[in-house]
Amino acid sequence: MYNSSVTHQFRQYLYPGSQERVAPSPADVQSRGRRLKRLLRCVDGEILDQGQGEAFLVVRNRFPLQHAHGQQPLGETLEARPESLALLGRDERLAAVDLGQGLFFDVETTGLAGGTGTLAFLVGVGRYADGEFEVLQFFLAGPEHEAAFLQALSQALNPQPFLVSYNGRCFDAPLLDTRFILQRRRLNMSAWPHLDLLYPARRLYRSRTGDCSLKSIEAQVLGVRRSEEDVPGALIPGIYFDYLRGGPVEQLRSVFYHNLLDILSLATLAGTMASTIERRRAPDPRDYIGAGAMLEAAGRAEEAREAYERALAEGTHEAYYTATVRLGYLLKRQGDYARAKQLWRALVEAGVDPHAIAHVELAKHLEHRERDHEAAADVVRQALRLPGVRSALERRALELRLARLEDKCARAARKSGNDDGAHSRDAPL
DNA sequence: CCTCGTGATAAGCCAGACGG
DNA sequence: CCGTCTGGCTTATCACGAGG
Repeated sequence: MYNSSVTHQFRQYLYPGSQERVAPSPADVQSRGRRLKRLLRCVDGEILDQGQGEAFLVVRNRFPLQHAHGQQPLGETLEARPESLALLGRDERLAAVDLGQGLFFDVETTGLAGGTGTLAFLVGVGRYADGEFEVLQFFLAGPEHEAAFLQALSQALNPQPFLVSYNGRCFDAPLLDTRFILQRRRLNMSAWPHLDLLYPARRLYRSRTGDCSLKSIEAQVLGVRRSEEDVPGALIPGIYFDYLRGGPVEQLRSVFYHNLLDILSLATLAGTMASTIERRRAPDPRDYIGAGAMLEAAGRAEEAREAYERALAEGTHEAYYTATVRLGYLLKRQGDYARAKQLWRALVEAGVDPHAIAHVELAKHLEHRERDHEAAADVVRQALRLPGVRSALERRALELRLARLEDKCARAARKSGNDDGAHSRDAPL
């Protein structure tokens, strides 16, 4: 029976077969050295360091700024403005840095459990330096070498405490923090300025990508296609345990590749997001809707309007509705009632209003701004005739609104009837 | 002057998503 | 299994205008 628990995996490593040994034998270590040599040969990039007693590995890969990852060259990321980073990361500290100083990082581990039982065995860190993009990968040769491994890693992290990651705020940073604590060291990555791209990815892309795993975003937003060399994240812990138990090192090549591509994706994704926020470019016009929402939330109403208008100008039909609704609400809040009315009217006339939002807003406008209760009631009646799939709740709200409006109309009619005394509503026909 | 319904905005709570 | 954030949903609060 295959048991995937971390404890079980470590036990297999520490006590292979029998219960005798609590640490790898010298023979194991020797063969570990040989296997590390083999690993060196099958991994891409130049070897910078192997540590004392083959404790770890540092591999470097460099990419020119023209290098295209998906649709976008790596260098384009450098155009991102600091204000955009602050908005994406919801952290004002990021307004003082730019992506050229960012440290793009991703950690491969022995599992998902956040506690002390999970080991970080491969850490990739990318940065822009000297007119290129450089990725260093730190590989832990065995659990007993963690102290040396972390020591080497901390040197690479040292000068640039501005992080870019994917879900790293919850996973990678706290995990490394615990690993350092367990080695009687302090890193406190969790406190560093940190642009975690997961959250803005959800706001910008979720409506069209479904889920927001880095894998999906890569494919649907960046247009990256991973070669068959790549390995699904869920298999990574097992591959490392296999290696620790003396299995073939070649499988680790796919893990290095996976980690490297994650880093490249972080870099291009950060740039792509910034360009959408800045309304320079978007892989899909629908992305401007999310950008508008983020700008709106940040109090940048004018820029939000631009973003929505951009979506409307370039968008397809399905994009049209949400963009119009959001823009309509924004215009109303800004006091541009005339323009808002136009938008509601356009949706009503197009018959595109699955939740009757435009109908209700138009009715509110007619009732409260223009005091035209008859016209308002007409719009609500029209909404009730909409064939769309409306919930009973929405239907009930519409009926209540209509009843109230009809009541108002009736009162007004009675009043005017009393005033001029000519004709009475109550008169039999 | 008071009351009531409505609309706009703020505040609190919880499920779900994501990383290997 | 863990840790953090978000959106959707509910509830509270306030201002306003109409009507009694």
